[in-house]
Amino acid sequence: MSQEPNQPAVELADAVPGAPRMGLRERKRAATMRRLQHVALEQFEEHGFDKVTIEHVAAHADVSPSTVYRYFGTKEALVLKDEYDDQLLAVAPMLIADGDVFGGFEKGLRLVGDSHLGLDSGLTLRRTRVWLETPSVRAAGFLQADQMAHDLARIVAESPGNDLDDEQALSVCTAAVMTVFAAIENWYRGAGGRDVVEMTLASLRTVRDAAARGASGPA
Amino acid sequence: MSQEPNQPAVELADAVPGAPRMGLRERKRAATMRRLQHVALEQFEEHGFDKVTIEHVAAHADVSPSTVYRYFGTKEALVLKDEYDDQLLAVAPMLIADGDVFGGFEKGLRLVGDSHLGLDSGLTLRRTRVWLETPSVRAAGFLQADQMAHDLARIVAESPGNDLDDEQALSVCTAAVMTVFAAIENWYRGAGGRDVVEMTLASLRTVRDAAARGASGPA
DNA sequence: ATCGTCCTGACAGTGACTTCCACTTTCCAC
DNA sequence: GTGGAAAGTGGAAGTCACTGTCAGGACGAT
Repeated sequence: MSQEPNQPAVELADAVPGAPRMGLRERKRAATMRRLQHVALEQFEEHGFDKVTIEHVAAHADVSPSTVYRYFGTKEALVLKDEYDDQLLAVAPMLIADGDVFGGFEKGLRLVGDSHLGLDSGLTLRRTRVWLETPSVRAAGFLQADQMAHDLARIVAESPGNDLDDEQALSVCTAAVMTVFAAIENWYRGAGGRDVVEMTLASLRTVRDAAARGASGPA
Repeated sequence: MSQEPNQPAVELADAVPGAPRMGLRERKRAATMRRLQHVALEQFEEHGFDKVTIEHVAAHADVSPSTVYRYFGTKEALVLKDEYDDQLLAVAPMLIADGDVFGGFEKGLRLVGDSHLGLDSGLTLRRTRVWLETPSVRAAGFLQADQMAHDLARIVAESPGNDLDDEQALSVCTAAVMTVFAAIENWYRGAGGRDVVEMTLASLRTVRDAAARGASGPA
């Protein structure tokens, strides 16, 4: 609890004209979640994920353990939860319209990645450390990626200019999403020295090229 | 504990001339593990993974809970543990020699898949049900697949006729392994009506074709 | 101010998993 | 065979993630 840089620079409701002003309740909730996640990450980095108990985190954030579970559900979610996935999912439909899943993926990544990952690479790296190196968090991360693959597959399968059925869409989306996972791991192993988005694009291109050997040819 | 069809048709040591005859200790151990896994799966199918406690499984298999943990480490491993992965890993080096990871994957799958999955598809399907539909088991399965991807990536990167570096190898292997995961899910959702190996090969081909659009071209 | 609604903290419980120890079984000379 | 070393087994005690419940307090509309 050394520092509390948790005030958002701009209140969401002030920035988005259409949104109804958040009540005190919602603002408190958002603040508590931010504080919890911040405290938790700090503790995880310092003592290791497994050594830190929920009770510990709760005490440091001045809430009860019950509240932690109400907000995050699992200990792993304290590390994994963010708005990144929803963003990618939101822009997905318009990107895959032409039937090129991998291509749409690259476009979407450029779009979301630049706005999200470019800024706080220091924090992101430390967070990624806990994510990739703690087995239980890593496992939960895969579950999340898996869910994302399923959501994308549904979007792809329902996309008009698309020639993949449900099963094929799942295969392709799983491959693409997990390639991103591998790319992030590569980025992390390189101590975050290079650009995440660029590395992810490179990974996707690598898989494309590797897969192209012996493919039936461009459809 | 309704049935105990757990005697192997042929003792391993009898079938493999080179192997030293297993001592009583090892034979007991193997038998107990088989019994435990059988009982556990039976209980999981009947009552659901989450409703069955380790204590329950241990009691039904006539061992103490301690022994279950000594043998399997986690509850999930009771579902996931098998010799399949090691087999695939064992044949991997000779298949990827030509630098075509996806192609080598298809060959390896045909090799191992036929011998392993062709026979007991009924049991495999019920086991897959627990695997895919229980979140914690599913997560552990991803961790296992992830480990496999890393092992394969190392093999690929060290393979002589290969032009991928460590990072590229990880990306490609992750994509390939997770594609298999998706294929198994597709197979399961189809109630196991079609051939697993064929469906997996089809998935790999689908990913190849999808990836080939916009690829830099066959190397 | 006030009343219904939502949220919080406290409590009690379950069960996975770990660690440790006394006891038994298997193995291996001899 | 037999005795001692090595390995395995069961049991007990403990930690901690996670769940469900419930009374009291804070919030929001009136």
